Amino acid sequence: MFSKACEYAIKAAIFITSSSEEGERVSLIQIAKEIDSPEAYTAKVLQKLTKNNIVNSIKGPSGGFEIKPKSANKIKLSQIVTAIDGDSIYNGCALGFGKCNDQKPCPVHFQFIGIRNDLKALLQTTTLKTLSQDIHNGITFLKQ
Amino acid sequence: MFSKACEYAIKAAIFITSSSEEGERVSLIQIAKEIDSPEAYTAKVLQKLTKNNIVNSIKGPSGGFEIKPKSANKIKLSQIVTAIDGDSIYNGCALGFGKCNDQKPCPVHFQFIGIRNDLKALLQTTTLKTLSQDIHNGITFLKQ
DNA sequence: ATTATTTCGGACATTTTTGTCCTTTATTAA
DNA sequence: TTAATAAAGGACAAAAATGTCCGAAATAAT
Repeated sequence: MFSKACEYAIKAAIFITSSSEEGERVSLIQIAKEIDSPEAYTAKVLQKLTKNNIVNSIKGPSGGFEIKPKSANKIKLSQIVTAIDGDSIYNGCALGFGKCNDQKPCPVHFQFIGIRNDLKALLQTTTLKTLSQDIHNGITFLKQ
Repeated sequence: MFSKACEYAIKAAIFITSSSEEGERVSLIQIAKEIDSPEAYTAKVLQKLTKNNIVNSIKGPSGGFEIKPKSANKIKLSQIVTAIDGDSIYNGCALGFGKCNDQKPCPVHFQFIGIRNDLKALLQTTTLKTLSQDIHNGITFLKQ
């Protein structure tokens, strides 16, 4: 479904949001530990999120990553997914057609319309804040 | 969503089904041409489908691939997907947890339950016959 | 100013996926 | 029996994804 890079991005963004809500910046090392991911690779992913203005990065001592609570309320899962994997999961064709539509549909086009729309809606409505609250309330977890 | 190999597998299986319905075996060359895929790579994919008893292969002159109409009515998309990609698309966790369940859920577990179930149902109910009929009726297409 | 800290970013390594080539094996037909 | 045909399968090649290493740049504290 998602690439490894995207999985790390989602988890990292949720963790950063959680910490930022408590006024704490977090370092790469903390993030990688918390989401159980390879450090250097996670750094690359975070750089992409930074360039896409999803997370804020601060260099130097007492630096780290943060996502302002105000911002976390607006950031949707779709923004993270698009930044890392592109939009092909919910906009692309299930069988790889460059252009797949009602006029020239792939063999599973009509079957997948519903699922693709549901997935799109899910990603475009779920915010980082929501996901971060679930973590905070002990309803969900960042690692096994 | 699906790997390239799986995309080829699905398209190839549909084309073989269509041809078999008209009593015609098809060769690797015909398949690759019809679904617009690399020949040698498609051969590997077809070998997997053969080993999984999804398609029937016959060597030698007037050989080729076939799927008996009786069989096409029973073969579900899920069987093809599982044979090539495994079942992680509809059974696995969206964020890669080895075990992700209501007791120890990943951050997006509850959001994805519906989509995963819908996808599972779709794959487990859609048959090759159905997809082949849509091609035959000019409703869908195997290539752009 | 110097030092310590932390992200940035380039280069490289490994693994997986995708794709190719060529020989072997089975089968049919002449 | 021989030749032609078509899939099977091993070996290799290329590309993409994943992962690692290390020096550069920025920043804060001393």
